[in-house]
Amino acid sequence: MISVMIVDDDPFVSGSLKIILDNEPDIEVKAVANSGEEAVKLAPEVAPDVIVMDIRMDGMNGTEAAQKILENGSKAAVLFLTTFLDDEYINKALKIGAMGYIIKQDCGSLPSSVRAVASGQAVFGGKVVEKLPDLLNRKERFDPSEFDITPKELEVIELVADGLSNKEIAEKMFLGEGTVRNMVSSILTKLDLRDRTQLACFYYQKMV
Amino acid sequence: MISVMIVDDDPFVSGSLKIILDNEPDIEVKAVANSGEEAVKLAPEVAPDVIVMDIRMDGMNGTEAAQKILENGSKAAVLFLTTFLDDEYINKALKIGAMGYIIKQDCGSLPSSVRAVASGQAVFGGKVVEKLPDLLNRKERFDPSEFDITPKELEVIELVADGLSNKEIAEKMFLGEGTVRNMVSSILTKLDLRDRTQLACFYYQKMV
DNA sequence: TTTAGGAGATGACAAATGTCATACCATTTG
DNA sequence: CAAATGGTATGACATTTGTCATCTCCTAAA
Repeated sequence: MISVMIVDDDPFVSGSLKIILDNEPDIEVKAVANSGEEAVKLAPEVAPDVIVMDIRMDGMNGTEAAQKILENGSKAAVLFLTTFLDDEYINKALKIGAMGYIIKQDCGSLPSSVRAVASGQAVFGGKVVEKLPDLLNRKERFDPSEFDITPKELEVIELVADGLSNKEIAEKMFLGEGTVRNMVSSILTKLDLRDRTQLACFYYQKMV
Repeated sequence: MISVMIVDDDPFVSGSLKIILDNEPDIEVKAVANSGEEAVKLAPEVAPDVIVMDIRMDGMNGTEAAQKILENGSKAAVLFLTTFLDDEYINKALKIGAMGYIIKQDCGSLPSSVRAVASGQAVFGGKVVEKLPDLLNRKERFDPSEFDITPKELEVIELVADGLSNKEIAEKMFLGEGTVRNMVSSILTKLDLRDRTQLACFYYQKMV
């Protein structure tokens, strides 16, 4: 039997969820909290296997509440329920170790999601997964040819982003230090940046 | 009724999986393929809801086969089964739009995972999810307290990594420019770095 | 062949940066 | 109360950095 706690600040939603889940023979809703704060309070005594929680709530939001609950030693698998696809929330949810993030709309799959989460698997709404690779692999957003960056300049950029000084870059590329300085200068102009530190930032934010 | 195709080049494994899944009342194993190539051939005629596929196979491996199958217009949800936790595979699986990636060991949860996947949710083994944040944003590998970095210094680090000059940081933090310079200097000493550019690199490589 | 243009280099210069010694002041601590 | 402490600030200094004008080669195009 899987014990569940539901957390949603909309009583209608939490009520509906309770009905849906209680209808399953192997799932039991042990508690319903109407706010993040209440959830934090209830979690230790209820000790549910799974917490189904709305991520957007007034007061303490879902991720904050979940973090608190997990910090307090709960072993519950947290399954976030959300109306929106918000990168920030997804990100945060993953970071604090949530076991699921699904869209309210397809709550028909809620029971099977709860079961999967309870058995240690992580569940994400299909739309959520589509976003993952974007977040994972945010390379190639920058096209060097767009800015007339030559291959040699690209090499310089990489070395700058490795923390090398002009002199070190010069040695590594068999050039004069002054030349490197000129190249850096020209790169900065092309990319509309001010100094090598900004160039390194640009590299990590746009190129890697 | 959920129709499933199993793909594994080890007949023992695919046989076991078939038994496990056929044992479920709402799941039916429609086909078993013993190689990636065979899976690609069978997929169109079988048209399963879910494909349970080993990711490491001789010849055409799991991701390649899945990619081919999906390119051919199959609407199957692909659920990868794997013995290992390989970053590269996880990455690739996500990229080609797999709906699941779970570890063979906990095949007890296979039926509920199949159901969740069939209903449009994505499923990942718990261990897999633990890796996601690492891949997503590899933060927290750095513990500021390890190096006596104060909160204020942390703020400076972030501003440096945003490409601000000392003067700009000073304005933003209501400090004197010289003070900021001293703080940067002390940060550099603590982290054993040479200049602000290296600090920005450090930030993006270890902290973000 | 002549020429235009690119890559590399120089030197000069101002600005920014990093280091250091020192000082001020409000706290905590003895 | 006095001393130690931590945060903030200065000034001086050496280096590094970014910009510019200019120069030399070398090559490819006219």
